[in-house]
Amino acid sequence: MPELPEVETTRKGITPHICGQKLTQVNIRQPNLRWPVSENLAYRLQGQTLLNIERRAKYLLFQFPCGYLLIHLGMSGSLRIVPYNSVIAKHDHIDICFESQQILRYTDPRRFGAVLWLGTAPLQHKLLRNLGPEPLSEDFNAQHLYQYSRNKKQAIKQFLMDQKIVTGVGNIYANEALYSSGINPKTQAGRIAQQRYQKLVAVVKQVLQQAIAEGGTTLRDFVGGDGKPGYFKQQLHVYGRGGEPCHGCQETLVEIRLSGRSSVYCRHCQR
DNA sequence: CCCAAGACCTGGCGGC
DNA sequence: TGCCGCCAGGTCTTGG
Repeated sequence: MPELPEVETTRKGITPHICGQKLTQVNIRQPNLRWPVSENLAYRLQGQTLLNIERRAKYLLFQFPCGYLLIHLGMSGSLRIVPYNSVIAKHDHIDICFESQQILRYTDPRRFGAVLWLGTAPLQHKLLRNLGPEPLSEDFNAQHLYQYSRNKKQAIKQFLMDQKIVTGVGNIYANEALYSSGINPKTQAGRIAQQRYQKLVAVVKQVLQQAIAEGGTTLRDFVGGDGKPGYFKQQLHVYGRGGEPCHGCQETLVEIRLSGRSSVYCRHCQR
């Protein structure tokens, strides 16, 4: 489900409700996520104060005095703040309860997400060690993309979605960024000039920032920590619009598959 | 090493 | 209405 803007929206939504609060209990109703959820979480975290919630790529890192808890939302995961007496629905797999009578509730129908204890050196963990730069940082720039793309035959769309190259960009925003920068998603990454990467970098940053400002993209059921949907869907130019007219030239948008992911683009505007 | 396909899951939708 | 196949915001693992 969530790409960087949705994860960031979630982080912003839940932070004011639970940061600084003492954790009282962890209830694991369904431990079978992407990897089994440790049964010891409650024992480890009971009485610990949640110090901060950070984001790296699409991962959320919950900082406690004794270490970090990692949460990834996979394709269909979400985190919400609910009151103690809240009814438990199907797929509400984990509750993290706080002294303030509030619960951080992890819901995930497809169970592709992850809840993992990382200890005190989170960035050394296998999942975080080899990630590329944050897209909204200065380390993500045209030179970086140009340099890493040389001799790559991979399509630019897959290159852009490779978290080792740059983090946070998933299928929606890759489609959108390539449209707005006028690049055909099938173009080999290694054949794109530095100047075009300049444009692509600027557009990626802009699209992600706008999406964050709108609270992310809600396609079916994404909600931020406060339960509200994201409104960026109204600004999508190509994602989910195969067969419909291009917003720029009115030509029919084409839908193809690249590495199993649906890719929509305009033959006229993207070359 | 590089890249594509497969795997992991559930649910919603369109077609018959 | 009911069943079937296909599709979905991610990413690790496998195999060519």
